[in-house]
Amino acid sequence: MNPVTFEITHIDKNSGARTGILHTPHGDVETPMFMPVGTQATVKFISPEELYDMGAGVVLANTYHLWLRPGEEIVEKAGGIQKFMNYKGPMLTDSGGFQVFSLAKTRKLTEEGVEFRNILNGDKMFLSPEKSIHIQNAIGADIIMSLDECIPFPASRDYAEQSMLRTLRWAERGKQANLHPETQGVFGIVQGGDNEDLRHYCAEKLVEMDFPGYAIGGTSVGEDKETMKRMVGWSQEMLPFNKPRYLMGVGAVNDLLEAVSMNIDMCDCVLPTRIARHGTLMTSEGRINIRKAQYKEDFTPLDPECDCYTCRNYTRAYLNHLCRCDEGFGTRLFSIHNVRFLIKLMEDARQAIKEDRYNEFKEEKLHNMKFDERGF
RNA sequence: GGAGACGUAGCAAAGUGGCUAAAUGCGGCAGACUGUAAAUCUGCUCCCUAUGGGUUCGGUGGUUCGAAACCACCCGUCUCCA
Repeated sequence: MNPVTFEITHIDKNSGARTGILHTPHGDVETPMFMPVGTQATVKFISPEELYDMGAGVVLANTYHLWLRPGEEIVEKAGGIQKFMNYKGPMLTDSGGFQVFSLAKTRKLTEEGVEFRNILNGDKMFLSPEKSIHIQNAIGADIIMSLDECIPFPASRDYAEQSMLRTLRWAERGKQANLHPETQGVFGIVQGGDNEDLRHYCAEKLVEMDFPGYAIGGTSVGEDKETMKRMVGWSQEMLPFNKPRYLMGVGAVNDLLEAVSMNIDMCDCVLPTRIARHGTLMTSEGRINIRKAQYKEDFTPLDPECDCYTCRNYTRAYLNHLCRCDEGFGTRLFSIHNVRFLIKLMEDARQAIKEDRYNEFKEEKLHNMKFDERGF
């Protein structure tokens, strides 16, 4: 029995966008959804209980970081990641594939795997596709990711091809290595850079391996919106309609709205939490930087349309003050807001899909948030 | 009353003859951030008609080719002793 399954609950008659339910050992969650990222077993400044209560659904953690500290065996002894951090809902761990990209200066790639430097003490650390899965087995998330290489943009076609073929071989190795196939589902990751045939080929081969879900990787690494849209489009064309599709690393509002149009079911991103720490807040009228002088005497709620704790209780003037004072409570309030904002955006998107008005919903949001015509 | 120290841009603080419109930090202004080595990073922050010009380092006067820097006096601040 597959631990992670998916059922489609509605297809928008006009846009073709879909809603669904992702079934996991830690509960069911509705899609399309946004998944907050808690790299070090914490979504920075937000408690796991708060995340659950704000409807976070799936929360991410990271293989590389937990491997280095505290070590996956500690998480395992704690009874798994959910018990370790006291999160009740489903979780997903990224494989370390993004660190192949983000820590590129200090790692070496071979067919066998990735030699990383421990960013904490400089030690050499070797991560193979099997090792990544075994670490994730110990961490114990519901959904675990196959080790891939997230390549930069731009990349040569030749490099994208070699890398993608290796990612495919790693996917096969990782899938075979899963020690907990009854409780943890492995997702394969489509790579191939900005190349239609490579994206198609990669997706087809992954589908032959038969994963419970498929991710699209290698996006939001500096490419323009049109390129991202192309890469996502090519990647998902070959994926089975009834399996969940996870677009990795996407979290800008316009990107999410476009992704939903393209039948993406899951997205994750550090963007809402990172920019929150820097004072940038997502609102129904677009992004604002709460530190700006114009909010000093603005005694209105941050976003009157938002139902989050921050918007229900505090004014822009107060948030402006906390930001200028660099107070941790402000950072908390900003993080809570941005995460809830994206979760609610997806809740609203689901409602619109169920009422067959997703196209109108999307256009209205893009217009209100002042995104230009190019959108995605 | 006596002795000493000091006054530099919004604030703090370097600089003691030319490389100084003046380090650095804070504050202020603007921007970036997309599977987190990020509570981070990048610009700008004396004035202007601006790849140039103008006026600055408590005040005034002086020394010098040249002064924030050296000298004199004045104003002010602080510390210690009475």
